[in-house]
Parts: sequence; structure tokens; C-alpha cells
Amino acid sequence: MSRYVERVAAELTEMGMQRMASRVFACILADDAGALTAAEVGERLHVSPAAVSGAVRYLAAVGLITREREPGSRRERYRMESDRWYQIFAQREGMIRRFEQTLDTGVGILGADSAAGRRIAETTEFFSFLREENGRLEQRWWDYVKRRDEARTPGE
Amino acid sequence: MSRYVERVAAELTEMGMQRMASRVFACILADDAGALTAAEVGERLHVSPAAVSGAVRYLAAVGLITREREPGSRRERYRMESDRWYQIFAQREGMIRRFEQTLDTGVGILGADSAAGRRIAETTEFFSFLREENGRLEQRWWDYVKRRDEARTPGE
DNA sequence: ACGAACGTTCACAAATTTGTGAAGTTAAGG
DNA sequence: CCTTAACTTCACAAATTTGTGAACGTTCGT
Repeated sequence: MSRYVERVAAELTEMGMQRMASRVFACILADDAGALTAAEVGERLHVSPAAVSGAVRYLAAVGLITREREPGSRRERYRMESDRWYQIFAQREGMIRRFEQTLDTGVGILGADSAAGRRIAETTEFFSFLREENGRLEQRWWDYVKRRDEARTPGE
Repeated sequence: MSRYVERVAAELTEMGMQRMASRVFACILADDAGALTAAEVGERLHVSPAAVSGAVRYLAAVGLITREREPGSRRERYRMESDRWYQIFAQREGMIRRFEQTLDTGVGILGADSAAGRRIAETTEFFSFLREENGRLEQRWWDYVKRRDEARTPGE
């Protein structure tokens, strides 16, 4: 079970997520309530509160978990909601846009008529395509979710 | 110019590519011929042949560059072709599939009727969606390329 | 076959990243 | 207000990743 968490975490790490963030996330993902306090996470992973703090900051910034205060306590709960994956699209959008812009300056530097300039322009074109399709994809995801949810509550 | 290469490389690195691989790739990308020998790369980046070798192995494995022998010499040329970006789709497909499978074992471990099990099932669903759409995307890219190329050679 | 030009591999060193402990900050509860 | 619980921050240590130099194949030209 703890092994499962580590396996999932390892793969998230391979996909580019920071190691600790992956572990914390996997931990919450596999928790029944889908929400844990920093202490609970630390206990399950055998890591210091400091490590959890850092990971949680990252995960919250990326929008994969939300922080919520437990009223009447200074504890905080970190919650994942399974519908938050769409954040990935937003992430990607920004990443691609930045890359496109950086790439594009090269056309100016190398000259639009040089072979290198043309190659870079083509590359930019690909990423531009990717970015537009990314938006389309997000839309398709929402449609998918909508259809799915309608199918699940046929009576309402 | 060399600064441009480094900027592009830095961003590729942020996107998850190994640092040296990013630099080598950016270097070739910005080269007029779109192809360099190991020595040339080493010289431009001020790195040892060993470093180039490692980076090149990775890039070739991922399919972003091809190696070609210069006939009549023991030199090798590493070439990027600007139409190779589609390799990204294949990469992603494999990554997602692996993750899906790993995730899915969790449903068995936690029970399909548990809250955690359901959450994981939903997560798997998202990635499954992503994988299918990834395939569709690749198709769309080819269509896009085809239309573009037809538009460019109207007479033929 | 031999020598030289290239690329590769491997053990090790440098650099970077990551996690820890301790001190600091904030807010609840008396 | 003062205490204490919970999280955060920061300097530093541990661990990991990354790049180097040297020794090792390979292949071409003679």
C-alpha cells in the first residue's frame, strides 16, 4: 500500500514532478478522504514537516491541491479533488507559450531567410499548433465530463 | 547567439529534458546545416566529447536527432529534421500508458468501492482520455502538415 | 597490418538538488 | 497576554545528478 504510493510517486517524478511533491501528491491521492494534514503526510512518508511544507507549496501553486483550514484548529488540510486535472492544460499552455516566444526571437537573430531561421520558424509552428490544440483538448475534456455526469444521473 | 542557444536550452530543460541534451539539441537547432559533428558541438558549448556523447545517445533514443556517417571519414553527424517533433506524441503515449497501468493497480488494492478507489478510477479515466486524444492529435498534426505542404507547392 | 582520428565508456569529481533540524512566525485557547 | 500547536523558513548536510579525463574500442587511410 505504501509501496503503491511510492510507485505512483516514482512515475510522477519521471514525468517531471519534483520528487517530494510526487510523494505527497500520491499520498493524498490514495487517502480515503482525499485530504491529509501536514503531520499525517509526514508520518506516512517518514519525512520532516519542512519537506512536506515545500512540496505542498509547489502542489498548491500548480493547482493540484487546495489548502483548507480546519475551523477551530491551526491545522491545515491539503485536499485533492479528482476534477482538478484540467489544471494540466493551463500549465502546458503557459509552458508552450513561453517556449514559442523564446524560439521566435531566434528567427530575428539568425535571419528569416537562413536555413536555421526557417527551421526555427517551422519548430515554432509546431508548438503553436500544440498550444492551440491544447485549448481544444481542454474543451473536449469538459464536454466529456459533462456527458459522463449526465449519463450518471439520468433521473435528474 | 550562443546566448540564444542557452536560452532555448534552459527552457527545454525546464520542460523536463536533461540539461546537456537540451544544450546539444538547441545547438543543432540553431545551426544552419541543422547537423553537427560531436567535435563541433563540443567546441560550441565548451564541453567534453564525453558529455556530447551522452547527450547524443539520449536524443537519438528519443528520436529527436538522427546519426549519420560522413562517408570517407569516421566522423558522425547529428542531424535534426524539423519534421521530427511528432516523436513527442509517441513519447507521451508511452508515458501515459505506463502511468495508467500503475494507477490502475491501486483500484484493486484500495477496493473499487472505497472513496480512494473511486478517486483513482477517475484519475485513470482522465489519463485514458489524454492518451486517446494524444493519438487524435498526432493525426491532426499530419493533416495540418499535409495541408500546409499542399498550399506551398500549388503547381505540383 | 599499423597509425591516427573519432567516438564511447567508466570511475571519479564537481555541481546541483533535495531533505533536515533548529529557529521563527502566526493564530488558537486559556 | 502568555502558552502552545501548527506551519514556514533558512543554513547546512546528504544524496543525487551531471560533466570530466583517461583509457578503450572502431574504422578509415595508408
